[in-house]
Amino acid sequence: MKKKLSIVDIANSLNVSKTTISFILNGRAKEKRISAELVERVLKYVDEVGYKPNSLAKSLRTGKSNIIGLMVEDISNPFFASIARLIEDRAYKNGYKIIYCSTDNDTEKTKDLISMFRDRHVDGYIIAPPEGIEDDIASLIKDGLPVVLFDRNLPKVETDFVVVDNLFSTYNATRHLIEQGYKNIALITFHSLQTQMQARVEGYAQALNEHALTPNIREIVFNPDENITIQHVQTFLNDNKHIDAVICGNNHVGMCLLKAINHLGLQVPQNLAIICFDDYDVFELYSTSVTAIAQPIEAIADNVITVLLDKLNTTNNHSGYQSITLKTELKIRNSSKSKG
Amino acid sequence: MKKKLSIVDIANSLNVSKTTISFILNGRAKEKRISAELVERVLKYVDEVGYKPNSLAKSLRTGKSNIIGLMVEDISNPFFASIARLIEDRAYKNGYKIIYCSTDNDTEKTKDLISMFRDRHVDGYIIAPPEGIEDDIASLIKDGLPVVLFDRNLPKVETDFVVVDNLFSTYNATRHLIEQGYKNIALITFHSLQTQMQARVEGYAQALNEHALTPNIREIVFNPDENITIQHVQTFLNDNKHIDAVICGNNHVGMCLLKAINHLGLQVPQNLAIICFDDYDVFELYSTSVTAIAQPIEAIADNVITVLLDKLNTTNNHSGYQSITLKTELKIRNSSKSKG
DNA sequence: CTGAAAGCGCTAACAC
DNA sequence: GTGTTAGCGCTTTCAG
Repeated sequence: MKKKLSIVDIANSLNVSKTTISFILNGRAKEKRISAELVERVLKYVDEVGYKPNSLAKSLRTGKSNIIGLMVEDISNPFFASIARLIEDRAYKNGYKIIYCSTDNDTEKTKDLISMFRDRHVDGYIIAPPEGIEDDIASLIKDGLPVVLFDRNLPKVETDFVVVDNLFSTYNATRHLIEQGYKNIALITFHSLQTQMQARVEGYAQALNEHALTPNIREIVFNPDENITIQHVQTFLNDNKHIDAVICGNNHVGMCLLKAINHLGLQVPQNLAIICFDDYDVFELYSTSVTAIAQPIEAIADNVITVLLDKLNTTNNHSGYQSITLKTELKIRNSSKSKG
Repeated sequence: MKKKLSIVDIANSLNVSKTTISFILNGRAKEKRISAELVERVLKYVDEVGYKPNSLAKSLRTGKSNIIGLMVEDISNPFFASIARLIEDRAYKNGYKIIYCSTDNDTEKTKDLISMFRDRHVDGYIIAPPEGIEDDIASLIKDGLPVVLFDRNLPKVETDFVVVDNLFSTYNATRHLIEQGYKNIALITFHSLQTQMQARVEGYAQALNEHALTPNIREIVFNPDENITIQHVQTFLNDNKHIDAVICGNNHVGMCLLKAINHLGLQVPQNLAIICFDDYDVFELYSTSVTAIAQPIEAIADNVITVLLDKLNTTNNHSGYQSITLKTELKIRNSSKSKG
């Protein structure tokens, strides 16, 4: 195991003080008016021997870790995976590393995770928060840690967040179905008190109300076993044969609906029109391509990281918070084709 | 910004030496024969004030970070995302956090990333290595850092790895197609010199050779823009109308093939039978369900993390390396139905 | 059983 | 311009 060299080693080798080395390495040579000649000599040597400052020691000293904590609901969900990917790229480009974890929307797990991140002295937090986590987030903010929420926000906590216009999205999608001649439109989603889901339900309900149609909402309790969800969906479909269209609250439910439809041998859209929140490869390739509410993944990731980097780079703790709401796009495909 | 308390603070509050606190907190009370009464008092107080040792300082001192570096090809690829998810779970349960990154199979980027991880003193590495990274990996190993490779291995570097039986998988899939009556079977994949891809090509070729059939291999240079790949696939299909079956080298190519087939309006399997390496939600739901070579995701993740934790917990640096090869499962669906 | 003290490698006042 | 030095918060040896 090769002994790692420290700043002292290289200071000795060069017969220079370690302070000088430190200044040079931190780009403060000008400021400290260190001779260009020395600077070059040091830089050259450092490069030669491949010296790397120990960032742990640096962090301990400066209190900065250059790590961003990213908490998504589930990294294996393509929506979150794509966002994570984009955030990762921009973070790395700006000298930050990402520690991530999946919360499973589990409040206790998330509390633990936040505590671990804190403990690790991460510089900033990007969180898709589960329910009931308000106090922990508020505590982070109170202690001056930059936090950016996304996908959903916490109305009781004042902080930056990036979300999409969920209410309008489902409102718009529902209207589209109505215009296509569907009258018995159901909404299937996971039960959730989170803002994004509440807004989606609300948008759906508003559109129906405007047309004097009756909402039919099935909220399924989330279960990690997909088959359970599929079963719930099938039962719902069987018990509500009059339904002629379904909107799904997210991509997971959407996938389960498609599988349920396959099992039941239904024709889309003849027997059932469908629209899903979140776009997904599958939807484009499904036997009847599926109309989807596509979230602007790149824009979400971009805004999230921009806001966070911004907070990280400025000392102004109280310049107010940014709430960013992005538009979605209704990608109309065959699964919502006119009834006639 | 609440001042974090340090071990000194709590030592003072309790009128005990910080050494004692340290021992108690590290579960060495017994060993040091500290009175049960004191232990309890300390633990109670620590819990009360919510003291958390500063893990940075701890790491600096002990040289351990309790962080595992995970390098996948692309976290937004469902294969890698799923594995990452499972690894993450087990790692957290064992007190390790994960820092991850996507290599894009880019050698230079990966070198940088490894250097960053090293710098961060991660305790162990889990890597799906790109080509040309042998020296860097070897250097990690030489310095006593535990490294587990997965998905592919580096023949020139002796270390632990977990892969699947790629050669047999495509051999078997190809034979299946032959048995179903297909004679002009092509293989489409990304160009790669990595072991997993070479083995997949080899398995395909062997099966064809055994039946005196001619291999027809199209290796596409990877391009992040999916449309380019789709275009390549379409062109290939157009230029080779005699082909009656295609095997795809991975899920990405598989997705592109499906999209190309949709554009061209081909019937599966009447015009073209298909089998894809990697299983994927889409394949099950595609208008003609797609036969796939399913990798044992859980088993891969499980073996990877088990091997790594094992190395992390034992000091024996040279107990030999483990090479684990897991079986895949050929999920026969409709896209490879008999030609007749 | 407990305490003093020496660092881990780095930064940044503060001297010179 | 450069060197001295005091920590950041923790672990651990060595004495009592």
